Formats: sequence, structure tokens, C-alpha cells
Amino acid sequence: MTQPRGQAVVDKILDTADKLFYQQGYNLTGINQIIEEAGIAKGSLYQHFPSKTDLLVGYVELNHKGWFTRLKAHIDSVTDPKEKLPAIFDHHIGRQEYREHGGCPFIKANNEAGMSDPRVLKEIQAAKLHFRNFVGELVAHSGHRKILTDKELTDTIFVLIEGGSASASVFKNTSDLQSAKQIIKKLI
Amino acid sequence: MTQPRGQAVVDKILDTADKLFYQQGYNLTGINQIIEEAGIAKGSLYQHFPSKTDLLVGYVELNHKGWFTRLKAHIDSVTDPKEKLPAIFDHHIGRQEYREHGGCPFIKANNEAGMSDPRVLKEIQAAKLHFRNFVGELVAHSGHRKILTDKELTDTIFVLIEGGSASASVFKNTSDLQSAKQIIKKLI
DNA sequence: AAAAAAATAGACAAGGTTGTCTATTTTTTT
DNA sequence: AAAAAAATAGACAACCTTGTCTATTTTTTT
Repeated sequence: MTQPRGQAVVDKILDTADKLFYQQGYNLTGINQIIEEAGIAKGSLYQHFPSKTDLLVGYVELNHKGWFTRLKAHIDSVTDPKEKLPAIFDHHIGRQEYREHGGCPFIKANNEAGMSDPRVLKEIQAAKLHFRNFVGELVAHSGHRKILTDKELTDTIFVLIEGGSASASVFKNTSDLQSAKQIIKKLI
Repeated sequence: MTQPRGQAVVDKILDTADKLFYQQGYNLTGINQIIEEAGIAKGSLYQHFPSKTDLLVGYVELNHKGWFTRLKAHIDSVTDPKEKLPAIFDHHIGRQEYREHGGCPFIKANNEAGMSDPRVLKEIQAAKLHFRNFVGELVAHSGHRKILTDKELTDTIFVLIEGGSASASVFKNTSDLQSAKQIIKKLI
């Protein structure tokens, strides 16, 4: 069970698929490129992922986990409950900069391959609901000014984050995410 | 120059590409499927579009024109300047229902093939700037309550429409677009 | 140490992809 | 009516795709 050096095969596959699926897109990334860049054999890939679609499902699940872990860690580091709301935008601004303004990985996967397997859409919806519930909790404890109701503010933040990420992928900058952050600060 | 019955070849190509690129995605739509469903010969396609990428550019341009024509017609039909703002949401709600919640065609094309040709990204950015400027004009003449500045309200509407369309493609409904509409009504 | 499982390298099948080219027919222009 | 352009049907090249299968080596478990 020990793992002296180097990643396990599954991790190498998922890491490579994560990079390539996001950068090039699912349909433009071939199995052969994945095994070459991951440095593993084709048989190993098909042992862990019976089909390319299964690898896509694994990719979406991995992104769900990793994304939420990072988001929660960032928000937990902010102590003022009201300040946690703009921090959601800061986190996504940083992620889009790191990701070179490629947009939301879930929306990308959904647009390109959302119909290829029901598990893909299900997992993407789960990730988005997860996010909305998380925002809802933060709003509920934020002590905001109630210009909008809790539900309205939650929906606004959720939709602004979606739209701000889409805008980042079009304009290759985070200016709309920054604008959205300022607007939310004004409304809380 | 007359065209007695049936569309010209170019129109048949673009209509078919429009349908298939949006429904299936650019990368999953083959040239052979396009010519078959359009009922034209392969040589005819390559006479008008030297490559598949050129057809993609034509597709984005066609969407830019058609989308704006429809949007403007809808907004023009609303007389009250303030009511034109929620009408932007109504229009997009109707479009997403008609499009079966596939999301924004520009975002889809950008996610899937934004890097394949600089003309694609350029045209998508042009469409989005076109939209933002259009919203800006409506906001300027709306006589809203100035809870937000003109620029802030414009940005908010723009980003909410982007996010609401993305949400429609994930949840296969227009509930976030409807929520966004209500929030805007409250802010104007 | 022996048995089982996992990983490797790579050939291979079956089919799909874009784009070219030819020969023929139809349509449009002059 | 004659010449030019456009459209058709389809074969074809060159290549890429996913997934399978074999033979061999490495790693892990018992």
C-alpha cells in the first residue's frame, strides 16, 4: 500500500486529464495524448477507466472535490461574516487568473459533453447546488442589510459568479468579476 | 439573382450548421453530417467555406446578427423605458426555452473552439460588447432609481444575463433568469 | 518464495475525420 | 445559343479516434 515515489497511476491519469480537458477541451483531447503525457500505458488507463466517458466522470468529480475544498479553505480564512461574501469573488478572481481565464470547468464540460453520460450532468448539477447552498449559509450568517432578501442575495451572488466566470473566458480578464464584487459590497 | 424556390446553398449550409453546432457542439458535428442534412454536395460546401473553421466563423457571425435583430425587436416593442430592462430577461428566458436550455451559443462556441481561429474569439467579443453597449443605452434612458450607478446597473444586468444563461444550461430551466429579473426590478 | 495482480509497450481493428479531386449535370451569365 | 460558373455524387488519401488484445516485466499480496 506504500507509494515510495511518483504518483499512483490513477493520479497521474487524472492530473493529466484535468489539465488537458480544461485547456483543450474534452473532445479535442485524445486517449493517446493522455497516456503519453501521463507517461503510462494504454492498458493501465483502461483498467481504471473502462471508457473515455468514465474518465470524464472522474474528471468532473475530481474538480467538484478540489474546487470546494479550496473555496472553503479560502472563506474559512476570512473571519468577518459579512466579509466572507466579497471573498467568494476574490477566490474566483484568483482562480480565473490561475486558470488563465478559461472559465468555469463545469460549464465547459457541460457545454461540450453534458449529454454524453447522465452522470456528467448529475455531478455538475451537484457541484452547482453545493455552491449555491454554501453561499446560502454564508448569506444567512452575514448580517447583511436586507436590501435584498436572503434568497435574493444568494441567487444574485450565485448568478453573478456564473456570469463573471463566463465573462472572464470571453474577455480574458476578471473585470466583470471585480465589478460584481463591488456591487455586492454595495448591496450588503 | 432570383431564387424561385428553396434556399440558396449557402443558407442551407448555415442553417444546418447553426442547428447542429448548437445542439451537438462544433467538434462533434462532422462535415459529412452537415452536407447530408443540408442536402447539398461536399464540393458546394468547400466552395463557400474553405475549411470547417471558416464555417464556424460564419456560424458565429450569423448568430451575432440574428440574436441582436431579435433582441432589438423585442425591446423596441416595450414602450416604457424602465420596463425595457426586465424585458431583456424576458427575451432571454424565451430564447432559452426555445433553445431547450442549451445556454448561450457564443459561450458554447468559445468554450469549445475559442482558440481555433482568432476570428472566432474576436466575433464573440464583438457580440458581447454589442450587448453590453445596448444594455448601457437602455439603462441610461431608463430613469432608474440610482440605487446603483448607470455603469453598475449595466454591469449587473450584463453579468446576470450571462450567469442566468449558464445556469439554464446546467439546470435545464430558467428559474435563475427569472430570479435575476425580479432582483433587477427591485433595483430599478 | 510463490502466486496474483498491475503495469508496460505496442500492434491492431473498425470506424470516423477533414479535405481533394474527377466526371457529370444543372444553372446562370453573357 | 454559347460560354462560364455552380452544384452534384462519390471515390479517395492521409490521418486520427477509441478500444482490444498479446506478450513481457514489474510490483504487490499471501
